[in-house]
Amino acid sequence: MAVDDDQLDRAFAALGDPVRRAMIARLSRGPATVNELAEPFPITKQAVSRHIQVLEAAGLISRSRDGQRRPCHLEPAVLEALTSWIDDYRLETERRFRRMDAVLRTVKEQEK
Amino acid sequence: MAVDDDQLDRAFAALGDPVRRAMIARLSRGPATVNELAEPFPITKQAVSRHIQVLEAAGLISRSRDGQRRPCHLEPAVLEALTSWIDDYRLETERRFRRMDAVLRTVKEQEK
DNA sequence: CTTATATTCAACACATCAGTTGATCAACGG
DNA sequence: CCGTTGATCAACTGATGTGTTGAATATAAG
Repeated sequence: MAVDDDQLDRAFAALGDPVRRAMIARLSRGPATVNELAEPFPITKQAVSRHIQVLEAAGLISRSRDGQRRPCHLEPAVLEALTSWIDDYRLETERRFRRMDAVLRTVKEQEK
Repeated sequence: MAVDDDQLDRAFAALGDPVRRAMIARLSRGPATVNELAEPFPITKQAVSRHIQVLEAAGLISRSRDGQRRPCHLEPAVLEALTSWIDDYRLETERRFRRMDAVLRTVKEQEK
């Protein structure tokens, strides 16, 4: 899964909105149409439609065709790319913290 | 690590910018001041200062005091909250896919 | 054919964001 | 004390984002 910088931009930014995160949560339980996704929110269908376009442009979802419906499906691949981006730096930081702690303990030992 | 919806908003949105992601990458290797963080970017120190404020408001970094410097430190806790949010839905989706595959295989068996 | 339903497009308002320049503040060093 | 450095604040600009309403498109159903 090659994910370039622009795609990370779009995917992280897409998740920076509570409506879109709620849509992701809903879609993790199965596909849903625009109307179904719109139901929980006090905004127009048009606004929901654009949120969906944002998620699709970010590669977080895909869409199929079922008559006049356009069901949305969650695509886990980009989500996986996000966690692996985050974990690269989180784990590096935690390793560094552990090294620092080790050094501090060594210094304390020597002070005794 | 209790992370509310607003904090997820701020943290995901903060990572939706390549400058801020590069800062996170830099900080994973150790603390840095505003000037050090600004060095790789063709933007003013003021702009960098505001990116840092965004990261701090998101809880992704913290700052200390060293004379006139204000070193930034990466805080892995919120990063960890982001990966666990993502993985909740990513893993649920992948489990669902596997269940669907199993059903499809069963149907094919019965067709024989 | 006609009407209803699902979705999208277009144009607009309003808010937020990322950048700039210029001024300000606080700590350091001679 | 005074100039320098690190960092921030304030005000402004242009771009982007999120929402609206109204019109358009396409499929479904009577």
